[in-house]
Amino acid sequence: MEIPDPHQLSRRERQIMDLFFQHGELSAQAVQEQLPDAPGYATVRSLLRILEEKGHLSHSKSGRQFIYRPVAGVEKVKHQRLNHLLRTFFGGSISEAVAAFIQDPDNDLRPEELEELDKIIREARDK
Amino acid sequence: MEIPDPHQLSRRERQIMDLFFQHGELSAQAVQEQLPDAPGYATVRSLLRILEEKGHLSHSKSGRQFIYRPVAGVEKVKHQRLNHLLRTFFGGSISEAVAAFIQDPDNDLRPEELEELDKIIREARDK
DNA sequence: AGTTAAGTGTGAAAAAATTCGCACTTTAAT
DNA sequence: ATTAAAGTGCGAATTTTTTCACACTTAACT
Repeated sequence: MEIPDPHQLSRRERQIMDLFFQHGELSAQAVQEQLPDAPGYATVRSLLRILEEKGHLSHSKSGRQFIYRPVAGVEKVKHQRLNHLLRTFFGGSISEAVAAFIQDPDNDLRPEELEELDKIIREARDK
Repeated sequence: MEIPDPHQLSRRERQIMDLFFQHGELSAQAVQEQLPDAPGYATVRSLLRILEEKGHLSHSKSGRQFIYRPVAGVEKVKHQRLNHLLRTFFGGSISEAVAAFIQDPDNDLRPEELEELDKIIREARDK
């Protein structure tokens, strides 16, 4: 199965897929509720159907409604998107991204996060 | 001055803006060359003009051609996009993102990057 | 100053995305 | 086994994006 290129997604498709990456699985209703500038319910269902036709989503039944979930390995998409962001804004460097995050005054970095980071880096070093 | 919302960008507009965030400034020709599934030159110029009308780009002349550059503070967009990615894929956690990056076998992490990370974290801790 | 090559702007066609109305189907509860 | 509520699927209208042809303008070079 081909990996859906996030760059080929339209605006709405991207918004919707991002919801799925964040939450795992969702009903049409849940998607509608969380979509910015939410369109009508019928519209959301159409979009979900289209996304399924294109192979980005699959669904199963739960009671009387459909529950959709992403098809592509989320792990793969994660790495794709992270790498794209790093290339686009941070010259491909993860450390620059971390620096930017830490310096952003809008983020209140919890001390545990720093501990966690430290741990991850130590482990990576020991190889 | 209105602040254009980057999340409202269409597929092509997004692709183009990402090129600008990566490179700073570009001619129409350069944009065309780097655009995936590049359309005709006339098309690229139209898109650039539209992006300028919407307030995302500005241009100046260099010789006989226009050089475009992003208007919005790149820093701001950087933070926005980083935070969106973290929320969407990493539960908002920078350390999870770093872990994912390190574990991605496609990335050959240079040792200097680890040093850099370590330095950044140390500095952040000392506050 | 005239010519030309390289660029730009406009307007409109073609394609794609977005939207929803309405008829059909299914579930759950009488 | 009827009914009503909640869903789904289809098809088509609307809007937006994407595309480019062609006329116009400008800079560089004779």
